[in-house]
Amino acid sequence: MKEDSEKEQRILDTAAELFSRQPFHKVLLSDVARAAAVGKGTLYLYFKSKDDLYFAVLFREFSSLIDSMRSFLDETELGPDGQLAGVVRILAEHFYARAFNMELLGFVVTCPVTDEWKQLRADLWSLFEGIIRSGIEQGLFRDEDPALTARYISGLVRAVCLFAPGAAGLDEVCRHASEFVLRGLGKKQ
Amino acid sequence: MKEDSEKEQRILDTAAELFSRQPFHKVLLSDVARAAAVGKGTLYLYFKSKDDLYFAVLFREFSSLIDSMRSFLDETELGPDGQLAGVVRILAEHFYARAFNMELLGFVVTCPVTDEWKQLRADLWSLFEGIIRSGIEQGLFRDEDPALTARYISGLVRAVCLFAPGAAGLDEVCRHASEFVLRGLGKKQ
Amino acid sequence: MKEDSEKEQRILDTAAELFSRQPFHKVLLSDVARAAAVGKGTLYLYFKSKDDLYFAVLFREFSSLIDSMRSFLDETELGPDGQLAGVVRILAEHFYARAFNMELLGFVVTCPVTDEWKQLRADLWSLFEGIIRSGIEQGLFRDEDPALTARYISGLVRAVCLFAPGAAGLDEVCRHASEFVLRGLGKKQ
Amino acid sequence: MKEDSEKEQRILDTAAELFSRQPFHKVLLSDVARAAAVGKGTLYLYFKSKDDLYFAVLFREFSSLIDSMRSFLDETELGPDGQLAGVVRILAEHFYARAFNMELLGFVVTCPVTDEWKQLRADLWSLFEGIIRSGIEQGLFRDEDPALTARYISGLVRAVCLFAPGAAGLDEVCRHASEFVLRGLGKKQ
DNA sequence: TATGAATGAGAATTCATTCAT
DNA sequence: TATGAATGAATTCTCATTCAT
Repeated sequence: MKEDSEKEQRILDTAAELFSRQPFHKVLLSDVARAAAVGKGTLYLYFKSKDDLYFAVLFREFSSLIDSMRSFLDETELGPDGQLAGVVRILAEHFYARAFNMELLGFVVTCPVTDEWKQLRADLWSLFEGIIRSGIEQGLFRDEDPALTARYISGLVRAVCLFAPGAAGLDEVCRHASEFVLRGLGKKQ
Repeated sequence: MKEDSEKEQRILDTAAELFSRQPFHKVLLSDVARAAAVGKGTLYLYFKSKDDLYFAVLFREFSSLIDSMRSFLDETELGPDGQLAGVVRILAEHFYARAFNMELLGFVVTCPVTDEWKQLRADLWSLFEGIIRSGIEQGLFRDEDPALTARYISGLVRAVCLFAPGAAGLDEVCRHASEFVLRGLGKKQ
Repeated sequence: MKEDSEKEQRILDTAAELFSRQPFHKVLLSDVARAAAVGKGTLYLYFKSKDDLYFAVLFREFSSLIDSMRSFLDETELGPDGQLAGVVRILAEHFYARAFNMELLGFVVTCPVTDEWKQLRADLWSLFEGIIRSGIEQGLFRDEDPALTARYISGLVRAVCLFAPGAAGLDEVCRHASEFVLRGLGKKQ
Repeated sequence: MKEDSEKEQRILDTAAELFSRQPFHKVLLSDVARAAAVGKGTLYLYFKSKDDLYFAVLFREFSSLIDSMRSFLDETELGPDGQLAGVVRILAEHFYARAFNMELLGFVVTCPVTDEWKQLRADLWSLFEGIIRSGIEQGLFRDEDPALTARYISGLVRAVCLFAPGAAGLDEVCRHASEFVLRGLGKKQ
């Protein structure tokens, strides 16, 4: 079905761009095709349907986000507090890089949630949760319900990236958000 | 042209219900009409288009949310910490009451943001910001950027309501989230 | 069914005005009602349907045109040539007075032609035909087929009124058209 | 977007046929599509809207009429009188061939008159006017206002074709109308 | 008689999907 | 593989007509 992965990636890039700017029903497949410089029929060589394309985009974006975080955590020498600040930073960078990613963490409220999708979300949260738990073990954090807190973080970062007052730069926002979260986790300062 | 505001409200209620369960393009105006027990043409007596209806729904929900908060703040005797816990609770209740409301605070990513809409959002945030600032004045909170923090709160509550692990009840979630926020604001405990 | 003939006339006037400016399907009954300052339902007290209203308008305009001509012919002392010039003038005045009348004599090609309507048309033509025949009898005109010629006249006047080059005034047009017709009828000059 | 001009022509043919038998609002695009044996969506591949299709039909018919006349005039050896009889004949044939064409010269009363359309009308008239003027130069006709007379002719032919008494055949009508016009132009006989 | 909100059948238009090339 | 013209089911929107007041 696919071979020319370069073309598939171009379609995904284009679709990601368009889906990030308009709601699902305003994005026409003919727009996607034109912007990706492929024929409309070609889309169907790579994706079963419009829904399929949409989820492929979400999936790819989400996966790459999680991969970035995993790489960071694998390589860093920082403690849980530095790790948390780091993943907040990565999250924020993703949001800034493509408005679309903002949809990733919750927008698609009303869409059917596939198992694949649930898995990804769970991966993200358990990643946060892991950091929190290791912070607790080290006596750095305290939190009665790390699973819940893990869910706060993405929503918090999403909100502030979406709506940050114009003046606030990425650095400023990340620093402030990290401190807020760390204090929220009871980090002694 | 109209007069029967009761009918308009029924349409809005119905539409809110349907839009909360399906994405925009899956909600048919004929469904709305049938569910609201009015003729299809009647919808157009009250709303210019499907988009118009959609925004009217969003707007009403958001307005009612803000009104609830304002009433609460007007009547309560609580200090800033109690106020914050209160508005978190109200936010969470709205999200639980109708999944749809979850779109409220994030939806507008891809949609044309009107001035009316911006105003509502600004109202919500300044409401949070006001509480934070009075907490700071009273030496209860510390926060370098209350405007930024105000933006966290709704995103945080939204995320946790959307994704709270099944077991977590509303009370539990609210208590935990409030404490997290209050700690994040440096409240001495 | 009707009593308040003043209101009926107002509706007819208004409808005539609107039908003269737009094709049938662009004229909405709500426009007619508003412009006539009556309720939409009121239209149905006086006319069975939109079609009915349309034909009532055509009928009234046409009848008044024929009446004008008949009055003129009854009162004039002129010979057939003066009579012809006179009815051309009346025709042209009607066309100028209300663009709508231009539809009268043929526009409604594709509409169902009722018997009433056919009768009116026949009346108009026989009126022209009568003048021509009396001219022939008096040795003033010659024409192998007065019935055919009668049909020319209204079309000719209609065309020139519709499309007269901007500069041409009513007087000029009438004089020229009459002379053309009279010459066409072989009037010695 | 298109290429298959054959299909476009088939749609135009079909639409011309249907528009010639019913008023605009009675012609459904689904009828057009079915009769032209194309999908409903295909219509929109070639024409922006129903209005657009309608004007395309009018335009094509009118253009072909003028082309016929031009060809005739280019090839004929006849003098101005024969030329006039010839174009009258062509006009009448067009009207007979398709009732629809009858709208051509009058329809535009109530419709937005585009420049393209004005140009066509002007072309038709200047064609008549040219014949008349050359007749005048040759001492065959006399006419104080050939521009006005040019406008009579189409209206005259249209009227008689529309309303010719049943018995009158095309030949008969053309001969009679031509003679009438020629006499109107003062042709010595 | 008069009204105009309500209606819903009916129309125009759109767009995901197919398929012949 | 790649295309984009063709499709028609699906959807939004319109508007003549009705009817409760």
